[in-house]
Amino acid sequence: MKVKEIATAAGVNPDTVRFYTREGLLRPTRNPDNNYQQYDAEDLRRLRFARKARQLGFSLPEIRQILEQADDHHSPCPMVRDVFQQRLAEVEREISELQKLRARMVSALSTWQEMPDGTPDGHTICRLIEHWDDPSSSSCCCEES
Amino acid sequence: MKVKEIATAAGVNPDTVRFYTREGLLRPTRNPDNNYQQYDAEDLRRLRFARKARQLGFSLPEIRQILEQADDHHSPCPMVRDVFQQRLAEVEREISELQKLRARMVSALSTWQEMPDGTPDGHTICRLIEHWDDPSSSSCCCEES
DNA sequence: TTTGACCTGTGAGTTGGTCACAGGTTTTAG
DNA sequence: CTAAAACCTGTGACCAACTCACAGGTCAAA
Repeated sequence: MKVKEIATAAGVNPDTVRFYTREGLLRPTRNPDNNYQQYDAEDLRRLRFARKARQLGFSLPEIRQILEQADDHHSPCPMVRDVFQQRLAEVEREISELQKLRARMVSALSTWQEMPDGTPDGHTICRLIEHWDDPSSSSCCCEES
Repeated sequence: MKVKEIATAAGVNPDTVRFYTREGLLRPTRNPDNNYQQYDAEDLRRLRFARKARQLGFSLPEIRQILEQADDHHSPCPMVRDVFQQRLAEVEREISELQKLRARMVSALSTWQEMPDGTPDGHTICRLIEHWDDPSSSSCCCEES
């Protein structure tokens, strides 16, 4: 298979295929006649695998590591389970961060309903934002190690 | 104020101050003696404003635009309200995306509890991921314009 | 006077691709 | 058979919002 063929088969941009190849996730051979990359069914499997893993939040280095373990005939599954747990925790953290942000935004919006638009007077840029209370900056501190 | 002073006053990295200055958000004067940047109270206001706006999800170009409007003595508030609404919608979309991802991850985890770790056999890299059902790739289609 | 802390500008690194460019190859149509 | 379209190649820039490193200049205190 040539670049565009494998890309189409996996539903990705040909440039993504080239990129993954540069990154060592795919290992095509070369056609000596024209120097084109030649991908096989195994590469397609790796590419599809990589895409699924990306959707699950794995990073490219992690995916490369998984593929390398599989190449060495070691089961990558224990590592996958491990990284996956971390990713899940991370996703949950992101969700709660975003929910906090959302709550702050909603409350800001309701506050703003009562505030008039002001013309900048040299002391104030936009009261809407300047008078917004940031809970994290006031009493957050102490990155002590 | 010199770079480190204003940075400390606003609780940011001095490099962020330099970066914002390069980006045109801050407009310090120069000390002709030593070519140092000189920031004043107005810059500090702008910097604090920019940080608050960043936490609310505004991009640097948006913030620059707001500041420019204020410099021109136009109230940036209508624009702020507008961009803010969009950002809120975006945050809500991100939240629901992440929640969907989380649901998929949790269900994958419970499925995996019953699956053994397999050794790669040339057909399978990691069943955990390969047998993960991706709801978005199966029947998604049709970016018709 | 000599440290050490600060300043300057520039450039690279982060993540995961995407796009542009210039030149070579292959396929398709006329 | 030929010409154009579609593909291939590698290299390098670009996105966001910083952060860090480097080399050389300035300034304060000991």
